Amino acid sequence: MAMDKTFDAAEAEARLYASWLEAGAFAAGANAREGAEAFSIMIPPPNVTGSLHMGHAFNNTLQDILVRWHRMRGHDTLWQPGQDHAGIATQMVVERELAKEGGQSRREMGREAFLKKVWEWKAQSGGTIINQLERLGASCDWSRNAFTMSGAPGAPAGEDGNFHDAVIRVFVEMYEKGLIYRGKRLVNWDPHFETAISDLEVENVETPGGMWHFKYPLADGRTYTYVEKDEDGNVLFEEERDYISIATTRPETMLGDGAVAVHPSDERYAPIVGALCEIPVGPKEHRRLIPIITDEYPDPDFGSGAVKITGAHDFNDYAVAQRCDIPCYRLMDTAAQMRADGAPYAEAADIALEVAKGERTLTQTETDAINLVPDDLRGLDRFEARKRVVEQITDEGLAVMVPPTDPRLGGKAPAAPEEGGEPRDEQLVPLVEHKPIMQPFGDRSKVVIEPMLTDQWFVDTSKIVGPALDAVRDGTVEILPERDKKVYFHWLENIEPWCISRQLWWGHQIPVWHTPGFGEEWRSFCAATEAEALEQMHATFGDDAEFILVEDEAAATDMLAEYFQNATDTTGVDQRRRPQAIPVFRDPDVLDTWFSSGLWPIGTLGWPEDTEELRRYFPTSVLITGFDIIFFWVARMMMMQYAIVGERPFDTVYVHALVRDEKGKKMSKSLGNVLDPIELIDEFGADAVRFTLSSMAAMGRDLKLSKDRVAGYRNFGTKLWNACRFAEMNGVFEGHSFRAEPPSAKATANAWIIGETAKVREEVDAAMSAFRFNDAANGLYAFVWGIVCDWYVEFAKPLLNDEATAAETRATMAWVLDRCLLMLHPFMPFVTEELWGTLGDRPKMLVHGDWPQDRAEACVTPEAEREMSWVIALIDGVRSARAQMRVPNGMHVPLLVADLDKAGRNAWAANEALIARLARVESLTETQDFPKGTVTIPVGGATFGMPLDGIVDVAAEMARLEKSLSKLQKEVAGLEKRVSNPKFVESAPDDVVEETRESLAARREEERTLEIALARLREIG
RNA sequence: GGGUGAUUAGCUCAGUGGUAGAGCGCUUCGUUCACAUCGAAGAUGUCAGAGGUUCAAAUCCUCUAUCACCCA
Repeated sequence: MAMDKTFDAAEAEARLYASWLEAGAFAAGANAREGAEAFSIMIPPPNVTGSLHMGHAFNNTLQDILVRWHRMRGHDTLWQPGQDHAGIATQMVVERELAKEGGQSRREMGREAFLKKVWEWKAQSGGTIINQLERLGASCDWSRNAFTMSGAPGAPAGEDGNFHDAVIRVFVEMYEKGLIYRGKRLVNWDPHFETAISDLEVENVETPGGMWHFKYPLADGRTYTYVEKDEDGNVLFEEERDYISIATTRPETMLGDGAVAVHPSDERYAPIVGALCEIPVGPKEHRRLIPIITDEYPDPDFGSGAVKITGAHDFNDYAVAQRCDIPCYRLMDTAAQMRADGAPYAEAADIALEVAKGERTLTQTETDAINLVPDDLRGLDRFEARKRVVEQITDEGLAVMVPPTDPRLGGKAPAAPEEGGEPRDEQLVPLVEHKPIMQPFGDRSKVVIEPMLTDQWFVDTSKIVGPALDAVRDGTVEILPERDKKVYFHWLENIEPWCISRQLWWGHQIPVWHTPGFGEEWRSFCAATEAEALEQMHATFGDDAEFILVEDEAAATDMLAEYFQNATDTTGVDQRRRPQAIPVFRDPDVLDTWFSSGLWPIGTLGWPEDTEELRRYFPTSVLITGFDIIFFWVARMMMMQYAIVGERPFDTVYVHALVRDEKGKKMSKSLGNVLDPIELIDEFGADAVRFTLSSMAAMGRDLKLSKDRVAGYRNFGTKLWNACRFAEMNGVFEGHSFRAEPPSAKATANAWIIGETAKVREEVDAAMSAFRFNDAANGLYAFVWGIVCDWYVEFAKPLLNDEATAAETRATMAWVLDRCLLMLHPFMPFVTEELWGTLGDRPKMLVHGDWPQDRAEACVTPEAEREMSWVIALIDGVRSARAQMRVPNGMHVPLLVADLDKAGRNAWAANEALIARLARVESLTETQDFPKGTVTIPVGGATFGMPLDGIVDVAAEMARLEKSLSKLQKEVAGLEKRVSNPKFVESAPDDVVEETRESLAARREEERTLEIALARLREIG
């Protein structure tokens, strides 16, 4: 059966993948030798909402290459697949679906019904990315596919699994060990999703903004002398002031100011430190007063040097407020609208004033209950509120005013009257600097993040970071490339508490139940199950206590209020005032998705059960991941695995870079420069896409991907296909059976290619061991195309036609091509598997082929190597001379040779047929006298000549030779300089000196040949 | 502001101290029975710049310039 001219990827890929699946070829331990070492990789779980993008394609190609390589080597291999439940992303997608359908919204349908919808959605759409990974050829053990929400309450049949239990168990353990705590802290709040997010989920983007300058009048009409001095203490400026000037990018937060801070060394404000000043906004009759304090935070050289402190809406301010005991007044609700709850402004402002004057202190809860938003601003969006605040202050004349020419205004300064401009308006304008400011955005929602004071759960990362740092420091865990270790260290050495609670519904609900407490706050009970939590409650409240599970905090509060009709503090329950039935509610929050992903290595292997898989495959061998989740995931897996099982999650982390478009831009939907891997696979085949990515995978460098490149590697597949097709047509595989050892070969070309094959096998293994995927891929490319196809197949043609060499050549070619298929299989699994099956009867599929172990030492025949390089040099020389002398392609020419040495004589004799064929030579004649019009071709150990009487252009030939000669002379001069330098001979290693001398000798010989030839041409000319 | 990296052929990039490379593109030639998704031949470099270390530097060190990314 004749093979087609090309490989039909579109037809073959699905068929081949199905046959791998059918054979169970990817199952854990498949193709493992007895007692083989284990090799395991955990897939970085893609979002269940996700679809395959180039980053995934790259990441999973690299994993698949490693996995297939190890599997073929007979290792006990596991590639563990799975998906991440992706809390925010999934909730967002499902909510969007609901909106599209026009039915009930999430809140309308309630938590339980909504979660049911999510599971339905997951069943329907969650498999997308798995199918796409299959298109890529990923050889995951799909029977073990894991999901970070498997086994959660409400999970439908088929979604059972251990992951939920593992997550809950870890939370409880960490809680009991004191590694998890709850507290009111300033967190990044996403007003769109109305949840806290971690600092890693915030993107800081420079956006156009403004810096407003306002006057905060001093209380009671106080004044002071404001003095600006230069570095030498000379007075630059001096005036009497009744205010302190403040710059802010967020005027709407002024309403929640608790103080104004200046640097302790700032002499300008020293006279008024400790005084009260007035927030210049809000109803005039209830202006709030706040103290002027000192703190190290304000930079005296920035703006006015004075900073307003709004502890509840800025991270820096929060730190100052903590240090200086300044109250933090929350101004916004969960949607980042100005609060509309609580008492009217007048009452709230009165309380705040008493606090500022030190006449009253508030608990945190009391502070949080105070709404300092003036009545007219309540319920407004924060950006609308900003506009109003600015207007109100400006109208009242409390904006800092400057001439319109002030450079800080940023606009074009109007031309001065003397330069022909309009006469200057004496009117001053408010000082607003329009300039780019860094703004935090939610990485999912793309809305401006609001720092918000809320109750959240945190992992006390400082307590678990130690082993994660040590393991990398002492080499227990290797991070490649080296550079990323620094990134890892830098982040972990400056680790912040990790906010793990999210105000979402889709996720692992925190296993904590709250009852009324003994003090002000709710009392928390953490346990894996409700029953265990109740046991703990009984232990605390007494066996006779009766608990009633209610929906949420509000329900519990209401219930308590009924018991204590007149109590103002309904949470303040103690033994004496214990109600008949104690309300209990479960913490509504869910855990950060990354908390569950943090357990991926053990969770997917069955932990907390002591499973066989856990014993075999943990710690895992390699983690392959993108640099963008070193913090999100790698560092947290390290911390959590050590905290929970006291063991490293993996031996090696290979961090790869980003796939960009051909211009180096990040691929993004909004830029429209996204290359869809599936479309590329459709067009060029999965093998081409995979090979492209691996050949570009130089460690630590971004990939700039272009379609041309993919097309090039598709052509490579075709080239391989056709080499095999040639072999098949020549009966190379008839009766062939796979052989581990190379066949014995007498013909030099055969002996030579066997050695070359072994050399490349060593190169590939070395490259793979060092995670140098590009070196492995490019080495194979150069070998298969540049050596096997360009030379060996051509050499083989005359050998196959010769009875004497035909049999061994067939055997050799079959062996070499088998080797090519084996070694290329991890990179190009489809075309190689197809060829493997087409070309012969095989005991097993290539996916389980035995990875070669040929050693160059055993396979290389040095004489064959020397002889074939001589032959190649001769053919190259003749071809080059022919092309430059414009000898017609089809013409066979006679060849002359002078001074042919013994090695050359043997080489010619052994390879005459193939030289004649490839160089189009019709005869060889030995002579010392090249006739007029002969082109000279210097080859080591001989001078060849091509008599082209009448054809050759003497001038052209001289030019050709002179060009070679001058290049050669430059090299000779350089080498001579080195060899004649005694210091070089002294200091350089012997083999380098020796090599240099040999090289010099060879070049000198060639130089002489060229000189003689030139001299002869000159005589003629 | 702090950190990390990059700068090599027209383009995209390899190259961990020992004769500057690959792919693509380009030019010329080619319908030889594996392959035109191909073959043969060819052109193209102040290895960003300036100093330094070394027998020897694209490679190591210092500075400068430009760009990119990460963290504030």
